[in-house]
Amino acid sequence: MSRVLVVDDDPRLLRTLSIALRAHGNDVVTASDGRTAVLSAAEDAPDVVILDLGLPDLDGTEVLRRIRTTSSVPVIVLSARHESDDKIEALDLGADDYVTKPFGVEELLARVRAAVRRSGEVGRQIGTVRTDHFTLDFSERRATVEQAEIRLTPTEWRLLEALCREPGHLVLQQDLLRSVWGPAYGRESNYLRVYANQLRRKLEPDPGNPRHLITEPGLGYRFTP
Amino acid sequence: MSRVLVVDDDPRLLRTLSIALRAHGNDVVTASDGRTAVLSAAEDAPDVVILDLGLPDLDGTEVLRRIRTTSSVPVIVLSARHESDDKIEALDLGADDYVTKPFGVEELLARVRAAVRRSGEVGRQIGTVRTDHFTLDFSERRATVEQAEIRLTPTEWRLLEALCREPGHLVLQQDLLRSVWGPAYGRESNYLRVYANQLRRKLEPDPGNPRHLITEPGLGYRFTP
DNA sequence: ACGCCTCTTGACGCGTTCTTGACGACCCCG
DNA sequence: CGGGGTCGTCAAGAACGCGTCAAGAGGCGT
Repeated sequence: MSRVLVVDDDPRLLRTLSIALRAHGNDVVTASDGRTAVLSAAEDAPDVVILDLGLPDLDGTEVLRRIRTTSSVPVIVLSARHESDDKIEALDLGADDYVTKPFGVEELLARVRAAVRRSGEVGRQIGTVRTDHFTLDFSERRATVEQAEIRLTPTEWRLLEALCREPGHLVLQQDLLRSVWGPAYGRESNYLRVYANQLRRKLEPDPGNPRHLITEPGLGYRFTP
Repeated sequence: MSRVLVVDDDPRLLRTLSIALRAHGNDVVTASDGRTAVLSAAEDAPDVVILDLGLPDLDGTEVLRRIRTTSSVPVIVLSARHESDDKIEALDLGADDYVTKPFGVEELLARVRAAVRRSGEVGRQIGTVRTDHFTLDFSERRATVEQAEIRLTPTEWRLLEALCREPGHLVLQQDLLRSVWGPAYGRESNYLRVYANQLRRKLEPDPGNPRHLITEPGLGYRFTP
């Protein structure tokens, strides 16, 4: 189903994860040092990478950075430390998820599935979204409110696209930031607040009481037609 | 529906793509080295080629060049590298699209569809386009503004043609550059700005406030009669 | 060889868009 | 009732894309 590259210098963990991943129908390739990992990420075209930060040869974040120079594959970072310095740095460099050791195999599998699902959704086309108040035509990049055409900026379109990919579903801040501003913007900023605000002013009948672009505090936003 | 030539030296990828493409109603032929690819492109008359740059026998760009000597079939290039050197070179040589590994199969299918659609549109005849202010007769290469005949340069005609093929639709800068200046001009330049400007001065009632040739910032232009 | 037309290319100003920081309102929790 | 956190709002400066101009190169016919 998906090809997973697992990078860790502990053979036991490598073995455990390989078995679990294969049992769930994945194709697994492994690497036990940074250099091999970078090469494999480039050449084996994995759908997702599980990367332990504590490698013998290269600093974990350095591995991540190098992978990022050749690929936009989703990376799930493992770390033994609770210290969040690494975490922040990893997310800055474009890690997609972060798991602290010790972790349950089931949890990791779930995160792998989530990462694959997300990356599959990127790039999928959306047609037209209609509400009683406005219409969004993504392929033509046209938006009308009460039959009158309005202009949206490129970033506004990208945000709407990320939201409308799953209409009615909650989309996490993290995912929104990534798909609109790129993998390096995985954490807090007020981009979302500013642009959500702008979209509401342009699209909502009553921007003060949004009915379509709903905030889920602490989590993200939800778009309901 | 469409015949697709897939060129890759990785049998797994070849297999995956073949299955996916066939599942979507395409006819698939494959090649696993450069020489075979060039021959197949010439003899099997594919509607689109998916070409991996990392081939064992020939440099990928060399394959592309040779294909281009015998055919103008759209080529979608695959590469493991994110480094844009290859990308720029490939686009210069006339690749139509560029996908970095790893990629989602859905994304690639979408790009195949887009390439086929685009190439189907090129060469289609357009008759006459009329607005209340001017008339464009493409088959006769005649343009009149307020009943008075005016002259348009060849490049201006080609640009208008690319725009009028789908009246009212957004046409991406990338597509405009390719169909007017050729496949090697797939990226940034100010050709479009200069010529859009010139066309507006010749055709629009009020060139400062264009009503027919509309800019979509960051994306392209739209022609509305 | 000359002049004209077209295409190419760089430079510049302008308006729009993006980014960033600040601040107040609100909510949850202690 | 107070504190911490999150959200919405605003505004200013930076960055970006577009329109505009003009000079020069190249092609073509005369």
